[in-house]
Amino acid sequence: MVRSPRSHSSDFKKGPWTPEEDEKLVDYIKRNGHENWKALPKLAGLNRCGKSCRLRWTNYLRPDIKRGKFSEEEERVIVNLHSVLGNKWSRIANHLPGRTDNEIKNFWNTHIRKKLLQMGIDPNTHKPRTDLDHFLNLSQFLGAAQFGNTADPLDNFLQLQADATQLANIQLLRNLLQIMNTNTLANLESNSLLGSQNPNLFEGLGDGATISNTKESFYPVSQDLFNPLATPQAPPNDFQAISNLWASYEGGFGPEGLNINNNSLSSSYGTQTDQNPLPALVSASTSPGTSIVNQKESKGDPSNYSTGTPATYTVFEGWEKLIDDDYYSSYWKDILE
DNA sequence: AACATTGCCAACCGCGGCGAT
DNA sequence: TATCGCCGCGGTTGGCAATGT
Repeated sequence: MVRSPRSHSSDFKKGPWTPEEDEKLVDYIKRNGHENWKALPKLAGLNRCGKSCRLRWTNYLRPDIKRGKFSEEEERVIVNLHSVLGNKWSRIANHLPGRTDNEIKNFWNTHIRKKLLQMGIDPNTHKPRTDLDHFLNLSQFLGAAQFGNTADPLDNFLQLQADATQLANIQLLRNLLQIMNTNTLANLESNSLLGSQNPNLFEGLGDGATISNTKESFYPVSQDLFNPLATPQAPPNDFQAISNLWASYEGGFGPEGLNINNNSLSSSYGTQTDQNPLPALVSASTSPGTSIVNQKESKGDPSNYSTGTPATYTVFEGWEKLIDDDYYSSYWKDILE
């Protein structure tokens, strides 16, 4: 449909609203309502287009708007709803009385999105990020290592070692993320959170909503998500909640959790999976332990996840240890030496 | 103190849905 | 059925404030 531009051709005032304009708009709507936004500004004595008036009213002047910081509960609801609905801000706003879609959208883009990214969760898919490549400009990385940029050979050596360590850790992260991605989905499906056993899972929406990408969601979904008054099943702090969710998924890695021993960590990074483009930096022979087997082969067979080594810990503990400088620096030092 | 950078959010823009004609 | 025009939505931008250098 071809439509002539409206806002461009007009000489309506744009930009921030003045208190006087606000007052005129509020007064008019209080007295007459807002049945016709196009006609409203003229009747209200405003030199604004109807669209501008509508936005000002719905996003700022409406009496039922709740101002101020988002509560942790609201934040949690937003995260969960977004994992199901995506960027449907108006739909999300419907479940947060007093909040506008614009406000929620801004809050998402300025706060939640960043937090999720910092946690290694893709804010679009709500799954652990696997695009770690963007953290790492490999050509830059390897180029610097190959040619060196300092005069001191020892500096070059140390730099190379540091680079190799970082690459190794990224490699490990990638493997962990791949495992978590597949097993998280498998767990969701096996628990009928997404399966056909509960086809009315999203009844709470009540508006015939199309639920898209539910199988891409990283969080468990329940009807409570759509009832802001429901007793939260997760702690009020969303990060704590997400942490707990991660922990809750440990069961998905097998009845006893996914066990990874220290040696398997090095082995997994030394023996390449077919999806991993990074070169093996250290020979697998340096890691006598059993690797984290390819999940495609071992899915559904928990025995494949473990080598039975006494010193075992879950993938999440492994993650924590990876992040812990003291731990991984000494660990990788051993390997690289 | 001055300037630069970053964060935040209100407002705008353009598109699609949908009812009216 | 085709077209028009209003409305709502999601993405983007501009400007102010806060923070850093």
